[in-house]
Amino acid sequence: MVTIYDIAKKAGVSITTVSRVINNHPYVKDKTRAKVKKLLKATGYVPNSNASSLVSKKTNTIAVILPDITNIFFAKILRSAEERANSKNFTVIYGNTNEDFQREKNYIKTFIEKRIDGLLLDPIATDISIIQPLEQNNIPFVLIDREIKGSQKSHVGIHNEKEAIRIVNYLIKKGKKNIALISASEELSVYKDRKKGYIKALKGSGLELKKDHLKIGTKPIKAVGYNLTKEMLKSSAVPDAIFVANNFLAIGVYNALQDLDFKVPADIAIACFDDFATESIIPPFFTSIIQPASKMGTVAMELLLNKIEGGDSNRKKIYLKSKLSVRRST
Amino acid sequence: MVTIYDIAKKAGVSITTVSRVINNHPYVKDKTRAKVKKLLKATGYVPNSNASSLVSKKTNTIAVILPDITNIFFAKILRSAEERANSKNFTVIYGNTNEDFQREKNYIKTFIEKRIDGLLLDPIATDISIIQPLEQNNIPFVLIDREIKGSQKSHVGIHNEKEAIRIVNYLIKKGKKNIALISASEELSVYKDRKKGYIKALKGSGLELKKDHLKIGTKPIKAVGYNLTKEMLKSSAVPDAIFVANNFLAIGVYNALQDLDFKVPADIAIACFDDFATESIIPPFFTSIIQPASKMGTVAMELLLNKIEGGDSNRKKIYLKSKLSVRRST
DNA sequence: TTCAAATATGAAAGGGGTTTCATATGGTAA
DNA sequence: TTACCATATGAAACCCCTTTCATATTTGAA
Repeated sequence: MVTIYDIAKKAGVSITTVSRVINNHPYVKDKTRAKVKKLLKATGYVPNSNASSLVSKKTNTIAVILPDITNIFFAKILRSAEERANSKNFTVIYGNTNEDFQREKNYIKTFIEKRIDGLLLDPIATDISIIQPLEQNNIPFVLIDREIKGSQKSHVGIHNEKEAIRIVNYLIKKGKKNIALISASEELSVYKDRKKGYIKALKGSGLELKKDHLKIGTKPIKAVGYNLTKEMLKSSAVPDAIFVANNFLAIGVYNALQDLDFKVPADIAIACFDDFATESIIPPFFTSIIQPASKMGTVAMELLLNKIEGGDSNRKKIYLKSKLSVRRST
Repeated sequence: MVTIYDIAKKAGVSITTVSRVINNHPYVKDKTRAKVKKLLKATGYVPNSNASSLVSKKTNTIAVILPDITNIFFAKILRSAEERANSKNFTVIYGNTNEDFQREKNYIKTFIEKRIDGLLLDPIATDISIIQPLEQNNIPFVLIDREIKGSQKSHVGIHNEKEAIRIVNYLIKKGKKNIALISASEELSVYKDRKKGYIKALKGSGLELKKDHLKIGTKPIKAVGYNLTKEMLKSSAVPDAIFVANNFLAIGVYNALQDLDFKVPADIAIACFDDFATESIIPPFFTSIIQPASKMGTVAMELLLNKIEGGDSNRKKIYLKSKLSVRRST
C-alpha cells in the first residue's frame, strides 16, 4: 500500500509536507499542495489510522459488547449507539457474547489491545472484576441495561424493580391471584430487580408467595423458559398468570404451555419484559414492559462520548422510562 | 499505559527480550522469562495491537457491512459470521448502512484506513465502483446476500430467481390468478432476480402480467411496502395475492391491507421472503421463503478467511438452499 | 530600505512494537 | 582442550505517521 513516503518521493517534498497536506495544515504553498493532492488521488493513497493512533493516542473507535444481537432489544441498542458514535466520527467495534462470560472477558482484552477510546458494556459478568482492566488502563466505559452489583459506575438503563411491580400489579388488577415468576440468573442485576419487584407486588397486595411458583434459571434464553415452565407445571398447582422476565424466556414459556395444552390467556396469562421485531405486524401478542432500547443506546453513547471528549468522568446513573403495553396474552 | 520499554527497564533487559517473552520465543532463559512475566502481570501490561499491526501488516480484524442490523435476517448473518471469525482469532468490526449508499462508502474508507484484513459486504451500492478501493488496496472481500451486477467477485447467497418462482408457483397452485408484486429497487440484485422469477412464474402458468400489479419502490423497508400497497389498491383491480420481496416490506403491505379493511388471507394472500424473530412464538404468519441466514454468514466468512489466510483468491459463487414455509397468510 | 512577523519546508525524534544481525555464553562431541 | 553448535541477549533498523524545532523565504509595515 502506498505511504506518505511514496508520495513524498514522487512529489519531491518531505514527508512532513505530505502530512501537512493530508491534515490541511495552513502553511503549505498552494502550488505544493496541489501537486501533492494530485498524487494522493492518483495513487489512491489511504492513510493508515493505526499509525496515526500510535502517536495521537486516539483510535476514534468505540467498542460495544452485547449479549445477543439477534434479540431486537440489543440490536436496537447497537444501531442507535452506532449512529450516535458515527455522528461524532467514531467507529464502532462490536462484540456478541452469547451470554458467555469467557467471551466477554476475551473481548474486553482484545479491545484494550486495540486501544479503543471507550466501551459500552451490557455485561453477562456479575462481578466487578470484569471492569478492572478497563479502569487500570483508564478506558472510559458506560454500563448499559444490566448493572454490576457493588459498582458505582456510570450506567444507563431502566428501573427494573419498579417496572416489574407495575406489570405484576397490572396482572393483579386483572384478577389474577396465582402469579408465577419465570426468570434468569439473579446475578444479573436486571433479573434480580425484576424478581424483587415481583415479590414486592405480591406482598403489597397480600398475595401468597408460593415457592413452586418461583422459577429461576440460568440464562435468559428460550430453552430455559421452556424447561422451567414444564418443571413448574409438573410439580405444583397451576398458576393463573406467569410473569416472565424477558422476551426470549417468554417464547419458551409460551411454547411449553402450548405443548401442555394450556390456552393463553384463557388458562394462563403471560406478561413479560421486552418486545419483538414484529411490533406492527399482527397485533403483538405479549403484554409487556417495553424498554426504550434505542434511546438507551443513544443516551449511553452520548454519556460515553462526553467522558471521552469532555473528560466528564463523573459517574452518572440514568434511568429511562418504560411503557407498559397491554396485549393479547393477558 | 505501560509499554515494553517500561517492562524492559524494570526487568533490566532489552525490549527485544520482553518482546520475545510476550511472543513465546524459545530462546529466553527460564529465569529471565519468569522475571519478565512477573512484571508483565504486575504492571497489567496489555500489548498495543496497532503497533504490532504496523509491522506485521495484519490487524486480525474483519469488517462486516450490513444494511440493517435490526432485521433478524442480517442479525443472524452477523452473529454467525462473527462466531466463525472469532474462532480463527479475528475480531469483527461492523457497520450498519441503513441502506444508505454514502454511509456504505464512508465505512469502506474508514475500514481501509484501519487496515482490515478482509471485508464481508452486503451492499446497498449497485455499482461496481464501490469495491474499487478494496481491489486497489488488495483487500480480500466477499459479497453476501446481494450481488453487484457485472461483478464476477466472490459471493454467497441464494438463488433468488428460482426461489421467487417457487413461491409464486405455490400461490398459483393455491388457485390465485391475480398475483401482484411489491418489491424494492431493481438495482439491488436480489430484488431484480425476485422480480424476474415472479414474471417467469406468471408466464409459465399463462397468467397475465398486469402493469398495475407490479410495484417497485426504492428501499426494502416498511414505509415503502405500505405506500406501494395503498397506491396499487387505489389505481387498479384488487389482486387475490401479493408476492412481497422481503419481510420488512411485507409488514408495510400487511398494515396497508388492514387499514383498507382487506382480510389476509381471505381477501388477499401474502407471500414473502425472509422471516422474523418470532419463529417459535405464535405460529408465524407469513408464508415465505426462508433464507439460511446463519449459514450464509458462516459460509461467507469461511470463504473470506480462506482468501485471507490461504491466499485462495479464486472467485467463488456459492448458492445456498432456501426453504418454503407455508403459513397463515396464504 | 529595513526588519519583524508570517509563511513554507524539512530533519529528526518519537509512538510501541517486531525483526534482523551481531555478539556472548554454555554445552557437547571429538 | 578444541571446535562447533545451540542458547541467550541486545543494538539498531523499520513499520507509517505526527510533531517539534530549526531554517529559509516572503510579506508587509514602518
